[in-house]
Amino acid sequence: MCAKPKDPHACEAWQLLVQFSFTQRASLPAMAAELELSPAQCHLINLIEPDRQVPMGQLAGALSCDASNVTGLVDRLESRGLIKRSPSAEDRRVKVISLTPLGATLRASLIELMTAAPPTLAKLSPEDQRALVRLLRRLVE
Amino acid sequence: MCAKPKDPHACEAWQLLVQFSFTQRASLPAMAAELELSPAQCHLINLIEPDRQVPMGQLAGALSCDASNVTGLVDRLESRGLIKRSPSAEDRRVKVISLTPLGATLRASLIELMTAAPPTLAKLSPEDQRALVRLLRRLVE
DNA sequence: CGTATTAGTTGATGATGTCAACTATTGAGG
DNA sequence: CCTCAATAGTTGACATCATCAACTAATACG
Repeated sequence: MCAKPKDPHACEAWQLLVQFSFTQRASLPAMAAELELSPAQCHLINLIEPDRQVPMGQLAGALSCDASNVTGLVDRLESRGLIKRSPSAEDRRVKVISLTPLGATLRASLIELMTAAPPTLAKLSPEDQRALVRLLRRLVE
Repeated sequence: MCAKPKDPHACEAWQLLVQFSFTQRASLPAMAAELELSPAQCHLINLIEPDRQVPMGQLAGALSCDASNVTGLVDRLESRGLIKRSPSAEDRRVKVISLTPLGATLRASLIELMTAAPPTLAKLSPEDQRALVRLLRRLVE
């Protein structure tokens, strides 16, 4: 089932992670709906840290999607007053996106919603949780 | 940032998992495109094990989406000969979905693509990989 | 300069997703 | 048995997501 039979542990770990993200994928729409956002909008908002300016092209890169798609996403979020389009100082072709105060508060609630209430994690003992954190941290960084 | 300041480890682990699934979400479309599937179609195919019959309503539940959405997804996959709609024996209202032989091979390649090549996992030592597997297994089950 | 490249937008098109209305079937009570 | 509510799935209308091709404006380089 796995391409590299050499390290079955890496394989199985990866499968489990993928399986987890599928479950997550299924639960995201409902979570997003509470904030009147779509999953894609969640993802985009999540990428813009408060008081940061992100060029649209960079957003397209992070979302692995076409630039024209970002245009539409930004259009809708901007029309709701959550983000702001500004011309870049260095390069007049690029437009940088930043959160409005309203957007920043929404992003905070979003992150809280997404990361709160991990019921399944209660299954693990505190030591196991620490171990998991340590391992995941090295994967993500 | 987290709702339960009591167990910061669970919190952080959850955040890392969520972050992971966001990255995964971004990389899924490209992976799916190799098989000429959309992310949603991948998710659906993934849910149907070979030689199993799954009622459409159950699929809607697992995808956390409206039943009418499943109708469209199934329509497209069925028209490509990947899955099959059959009436249920017990309840003539329900239709059960199963993989065609073609769909089963596609599902196998999909799973191979999704679970293969975990480059980031090479960062972990074999013992750490084993530990990660042990922890994730208990979370997912 | 002139020409190629890059960032973003626009328009066309297909896929995803929701909702409301509909059909067919099941199941429970009278 | 008959009615009536609940359920499974489909349909149609509509907004969003996502891609592609064509376009504009600005930059970069030869």
